[in-house]
This record gives sequence, C-alpha cells and structure tokens, in this order.
Amino acid sequence: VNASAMGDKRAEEAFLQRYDRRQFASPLTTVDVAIFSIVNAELCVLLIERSNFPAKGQFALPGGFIDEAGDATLLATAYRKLYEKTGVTAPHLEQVESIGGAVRDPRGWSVTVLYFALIDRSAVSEVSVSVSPTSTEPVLWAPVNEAVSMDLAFDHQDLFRRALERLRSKTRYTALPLGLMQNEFTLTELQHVFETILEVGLEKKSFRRRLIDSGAVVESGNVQHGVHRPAAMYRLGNVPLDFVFPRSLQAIA
Amino acid sequence: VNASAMGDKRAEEAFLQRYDRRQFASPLTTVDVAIFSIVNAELCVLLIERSNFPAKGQFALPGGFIDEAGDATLLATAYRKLYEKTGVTAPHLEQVESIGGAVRDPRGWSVTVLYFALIDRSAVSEVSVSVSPTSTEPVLWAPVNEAVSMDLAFDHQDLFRRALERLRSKTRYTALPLGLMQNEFTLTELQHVFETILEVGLEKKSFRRRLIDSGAVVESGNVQHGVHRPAAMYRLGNVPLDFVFPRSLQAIA
DNA sequence: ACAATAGTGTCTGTCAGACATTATATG
DNA sequence: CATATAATGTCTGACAGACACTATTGT
Repeated sequence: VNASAMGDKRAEEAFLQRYDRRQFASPLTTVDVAIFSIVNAELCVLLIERSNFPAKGQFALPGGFIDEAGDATLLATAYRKLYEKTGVTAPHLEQVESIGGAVRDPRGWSVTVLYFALIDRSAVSEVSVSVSPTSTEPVLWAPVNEAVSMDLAFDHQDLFRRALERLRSKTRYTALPLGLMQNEFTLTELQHVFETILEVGLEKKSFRRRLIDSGAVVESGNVQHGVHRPAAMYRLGNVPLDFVFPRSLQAIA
Repeated sequence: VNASAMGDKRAEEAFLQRYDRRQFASPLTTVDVAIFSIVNAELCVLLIERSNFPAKGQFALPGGFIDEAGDATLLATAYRKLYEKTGVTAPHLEQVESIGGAVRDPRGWSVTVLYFALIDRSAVSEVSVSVSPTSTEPVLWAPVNEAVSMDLAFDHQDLFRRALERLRSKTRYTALPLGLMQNEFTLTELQHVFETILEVGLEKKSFRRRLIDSGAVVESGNVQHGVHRPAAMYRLGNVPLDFVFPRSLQAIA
C-alpha cells in the first residue's frame, strides 16, 4: 500500500511535469473594481477611459488581468488595481461576485471577479477629471446617477449596477458607509452619506441610536462649529465595518 | 469625427483579428459546487473521488473546467456539474464566492468560482456510496461533520467550509433550507432540518409563526399520520427561497 | 386513560419609527 | 432674542423568545 502511494506520488509528479496549461483553453480571467467615494456630497464611482483596444476610448471600471508573478491571490490583484488608480492602500474592499460568459468580451469566453471598494476622497477637492498617480489614463469620478446611464465598455454597466446594488443593500443593515468617511465626522454628515447612498430619508433619532449604541462610532471629543449649535465629532468605533445590525433601516414616511 | 469613429471601429476589428488568447497567461479557471442534501436526517455534502491526476484518489467537490462551447455562462457550468453528478435539474443554486491564488492548484495560478446547491435527496434511501448517473466516479454523501475533518483535494476543505458557512448564515435569516425538502413536509420535519444545519435548537412557536405568517409555507391540506396526533403537511408558498425575514433566528436557551 | 407529538395563547424583551421637545451655538 | 441646527425623551409597533397550555391521534 505504501509502495502504491509512492507510485501514485511519482505518477502525479510526472503528470505535472508533462502538464502544459497552454494546451487547454481557459477563459480570460480578470478582476474589476467599482471604487466608490463621496465627492461634493454625491456618491461617485471611479471610471477610467480605456486607452487600448478593445473598447478603446470608452469608460470602464478599473480592472485587468491577474499578474501571476506578482499577485498571490485575487484579493491582491484587487488591491493592486485600486492602488494603481487611486494611491489608496487601506480601504474597505470586498468581493461582490463573479460574472462570466461567452459573449461579454469580444476576445472570447471571459470571467471577471468583481470587487467594490470604499475610500475617503473628501480631502481631494477637484471634481471630475484628474490624472491617476501611476497611469496616464483619464480618470472620471462619475456620480452614480449619471453612471447608470453611461455607455460603459463591455458589460461594465451591469457590473457597476451590481456593485452599487450590493453597497445599497449592505447600507441597510451594516455600517459600511463609514468606509467613505474621513477620520472625524459629525453624525449629521454620516446620515447624509447613508441617505445619499440609499436615496431615501432616514429618521434622525433611530439613526444616531443604532450607531452610537452599537459602538460603531465613538465621540472624538472635538466639535464642529457651524453657523449654530456645534456638532459633536465622531470617529470609527472598535467594530468591523460590516457589523450587522439586528434590523434593517427603513425610509421615513 | 464620424470618420474617426469608423477608423476606430476598423482598428478594433483588426486588433481582435490579430488577438491570440494563447499568448497571454490566464489562470486556470474552474467552477466547483458544494451540493447539500439531507440524508437520513443528516446534512450531507456530495463528494467525488477523483479518478485523474492531479489529486487522484482524493475526494473533492464536484467541479471542473468551463466548456467554452457548451456553457453560455458560469451559472450554466454550475448547473451542468450539478446535473452530471446528481441528475437534478431545478435545485436552488447560488454563487458563494471566487477563490484564486498562485498555490491552490499544483498546475499553477488558478481561480475557482464556488457555488452551493440544495437538493431534495430524501427519496433516495441508500446511504454513502453510489454511482452517479453519468459518470463512473465513486460518489460519497458525507455528513458535513465528517467532511470538515476529511483530507480533501486541493483547497476543497476550505471551499467546503465556506459554502457550509454561507448556508448556515443564510439559514438564520432566510427560508433557504426549504430547498432541501420534498414536495410536502410537516413543520416539525422542517424545523429539524433547520436545527440540523444550525446545530442549535429552535423555539417551536417562533419558528412556525415566522414561516406561516411570511407565506414561505402553506398547508397542503394533507396530514401525516404518525404514532400520535397527525401533523398538517405543508408545501412551498409563493415566496422566493431567499426571502429575508426582518430578524434572525437565535438558539433557544 | 395514557403517551406522545401537534399546535396555540399570551407575556416579555429588543429595537426601529414617529415626533415633539429641549439644548446651544451665531448673528 | 431669533433662528437654525444638534441632540434627546418617550411612545408605539413589529416581531422573536419563553413557556405554559390545549388538541388529537394510536394503543
């Protein structure tokens, strides 16, 4: 039995030695990332204008091929794409789903692993077009309500909608939008972000109660002075961003 | 501008004509399916014994390469794998996530798109080993509590655990386990299935209330006669299996 | 009648919505 | 002081858990 196991092991080694991946058709496999941020109080998604064929000149979600030498895992590819386009290194980044089929890319059967990221871009003031830190492709922060009707490359319109829907869905029962905030923020600002994502109004008391009582946010001790009563500033509590509340938020009447 | 667009279109066609996918390394991409069913009142997962290298002789989740000619989408590949191993055509089937990396398969950088399926196998009585309808690979329905400590091929132990965790998670706030039931069943049977999956006891009244009041199940009109008071039989209501209840189930004290 | 399982009545606890009220800045 | 926004008090309602109770069969 031991000899047989040894034989199997040697046979497997021989099999792998002879194995040539190029003999087998494998779908094109890519990673795409929908990067969300709040720009001028609007929820925006990062789009890049493709500088190469196919779909040259069209806007698309950042993404591309896996670097088999440099990327240890799919998540590493997603982090790399995010960093290449934004310079951001520690965002909230999560997988949405994979979409694959025969006709979604003119180059053939393809699979994309879709991620979404949340980053704080409120420190950057210029809107719309800017140039990314490590590439010269034109970059566009498109408000999501405009992006839904843009003619994006490949099936990226569909990918974008799926990522947005996932963000909206999780915003109802987690504290995920905290990933879009700066270090310190007021609860009114945070509520506006939730409302921007969900496109509905939320009840102030319930909103504050669930965020404070859950420990998702804690007072920083500072206050923001506006035209009137100063607002307490908060920062992230010691709770994971995708902490699940016992019930979902509803729109107010 | 129109002429330029025409030029771009012709240039894109030329690009695609010249494009040869084999020039570019693309990860091995596969679809794996964790197929769950209740066998003898236990939650089991379908494993097949691999008859080819690599990992020959080890048990693995059913799965394999995409048939680029025959499968229109990833979901089609998953349905095909399920059908090949079980003959089942209309199960609950949903994507869990994709796992990819450089070292998970000895053949090189690989990605697998993981699905899980729920099927009703209670009509089939023989346990353990049987032969699948369309292949001669040995098939094993392994109780999940045994499967978690089996030495599965590749990273399938990890994949299996992720699929199981997803099933457990959704069982707390949806009616997903209905996908494991026969046409008609009693609420006590259904509760046992929930309890088997969650490995905790549930409170009878709350359980019945949420399933009946939500419309997830409706009385079929038949009764099951046992040793004592007959039990009303139910069937699926007109509610999607992944209908989300307002709150999660908890274990009883 | 008894055993055993099916099924219900009803109280409590938790947490979100409603909405009126109080608090505290600036001009 | 007026006004605008911040923040709270407190009632209601939905829904899950607890648990005792009643119902209906076979033996």
